[in-house]
Amino acid sequence: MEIESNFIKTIMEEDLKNGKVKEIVTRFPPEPNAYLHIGHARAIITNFELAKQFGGKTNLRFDDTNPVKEDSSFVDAIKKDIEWLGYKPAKVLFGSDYFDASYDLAVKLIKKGLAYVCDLNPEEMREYRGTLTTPGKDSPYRNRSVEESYQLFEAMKNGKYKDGEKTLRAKIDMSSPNMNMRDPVIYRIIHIDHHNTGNKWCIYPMYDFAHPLQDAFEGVTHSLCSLEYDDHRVLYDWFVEKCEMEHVPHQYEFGRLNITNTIMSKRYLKQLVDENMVKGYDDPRMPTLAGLRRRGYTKESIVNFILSTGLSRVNSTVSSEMLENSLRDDLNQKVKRVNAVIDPLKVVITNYPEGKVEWIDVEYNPDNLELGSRKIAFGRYVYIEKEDFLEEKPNKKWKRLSLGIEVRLMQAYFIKCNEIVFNEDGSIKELHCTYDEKTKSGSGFDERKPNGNIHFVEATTALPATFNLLEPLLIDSDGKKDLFSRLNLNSWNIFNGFVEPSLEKTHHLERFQFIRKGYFATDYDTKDNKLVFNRIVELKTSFK
RNA sequence: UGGGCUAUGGCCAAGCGGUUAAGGCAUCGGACUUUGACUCCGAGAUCGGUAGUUCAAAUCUACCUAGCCCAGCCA
Repeated sequence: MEIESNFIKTIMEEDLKNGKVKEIVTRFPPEPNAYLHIGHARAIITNFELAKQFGGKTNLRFDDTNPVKEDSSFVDAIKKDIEWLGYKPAKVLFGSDYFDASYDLAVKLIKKGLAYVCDLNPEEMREYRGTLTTPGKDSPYRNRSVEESYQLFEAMKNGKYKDGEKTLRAKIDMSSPNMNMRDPVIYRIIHIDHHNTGNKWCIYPMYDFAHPLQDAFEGVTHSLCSLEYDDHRVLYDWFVEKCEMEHVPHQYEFGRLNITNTIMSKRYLKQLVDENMVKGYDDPRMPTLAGLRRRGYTKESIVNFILSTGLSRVNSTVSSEMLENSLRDDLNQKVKRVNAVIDPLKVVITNYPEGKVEWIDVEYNPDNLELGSRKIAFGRYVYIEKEDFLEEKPNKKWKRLSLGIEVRLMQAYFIKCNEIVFNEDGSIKELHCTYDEKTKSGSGFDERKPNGNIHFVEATTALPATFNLLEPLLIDSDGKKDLFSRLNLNSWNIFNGFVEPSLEKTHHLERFQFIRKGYFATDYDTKDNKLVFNRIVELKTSFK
């Protein structure tokens, strides 16, 4: 799958064609302060795929200019997620790699009279900044001499001041209608150890200053970011120009990706983890890449999903069905289709000999013969799904088992239900059925049509298994209620049932289609004698 | 109320002055079917509104409307 036409691809094509750039260089710049989620996947995939399609390259650059928020524990998780998606960065870099260079450029701006040290405290600075509709006022320190600002900045660097005591600001225009241009802070004092540079620095550059310079140092041609940076672009260009960067990168903004019923905010994700509403960042219900991976989503399904949603300058909310579709689409041909009974109901085939079990050879996937075949068992005792039986056939559309009704156990025989055995509490204990030897699958029997086909597992050879049926963490609402009141308290449903014996030696993250039940993946919790499967998505159904 | 951005079927999204306005998801019909799956057919928009420019506009212009973003020493 390739990226189809979008405005950034068009820009790149033109830039290449008219010689504006010789090669496409992009970068993915996560801040190492959180796990990546499916929303980030759009940025990752867009950056890497676009560069790849034009024979260019993409760097991974950790944007670590704020040591109070960042830490290296996220670095490895982020690397792993990107690698999982199948991308290899041309280089792995850190914003902190450029602290020296960035400091020199700050000095350069001071020397050019384009930056000054400001003594305003945060409250004062806010007052001086003005509002959206009223212009700001010049800082009283704005006209400090170049030499004084330089000395002060040196002193800032050398730890002479406490956090917040002074800042270095760009001298631009306090009356600009664009708030970003009202003398933005470009360096602030933070006395905290940095995960990479330790205590070497106590001043750190701001994003708006650091980012364009990093892009320029790396030769990034197309610096892609989200829409909210649109009105930072003029500042981005200002820094590149005033710092006289040799290479001139350009910023382009695209819309963020949201998915229906999905929490996509760092804050809520963190809160879910911190308050134990989920089992960690890799909880299979989480929209993090780690969560989706554990749930069983394939990287192909993620990449195809992102590519199929396209890209534009609109913040979009895509239906979660689209993600699910891309998983089904990916796994349909790829994966073994096997039998699992999630919510078992015991059936006794009264006319089948006690103690006899026959084995039937069945293809793993009729649409992909390369997957081979295995033997499935049939015998006197089998399990079917509870939901595949109703005492009385409710209507003509009911294509499952009922009293007096005959269905086919897929790949085996027709069975007819003759008797329901009840428990004392009135619930169904088991079904007594008879099978018809003539109806064996593959025999060509066509004298009668069964009332549908249901799946089953032979009871004496079945393997017990646990099934996690996961639902969205968020319940639909009219959008008025806050996220936590929309939390789905029944998002993790556990069922204990059985799978066919061929699954005995499954491994973590092996995917299957459990016939008629959906796509499942073997969970990390699976041990030698304990099988656990997560349902990735259900099968589509037109059953109404 | 200042500035920026956006507006194509239910949800995404192509389209860049002349096409019967791509495609995907969803939906609704129908065919096929040992998964109510898959697959296959078929159905649906005149492009936020108005007024212009033009032989011709979703594509250009103006105005209007609606939504999103910006007043961190966050990114």
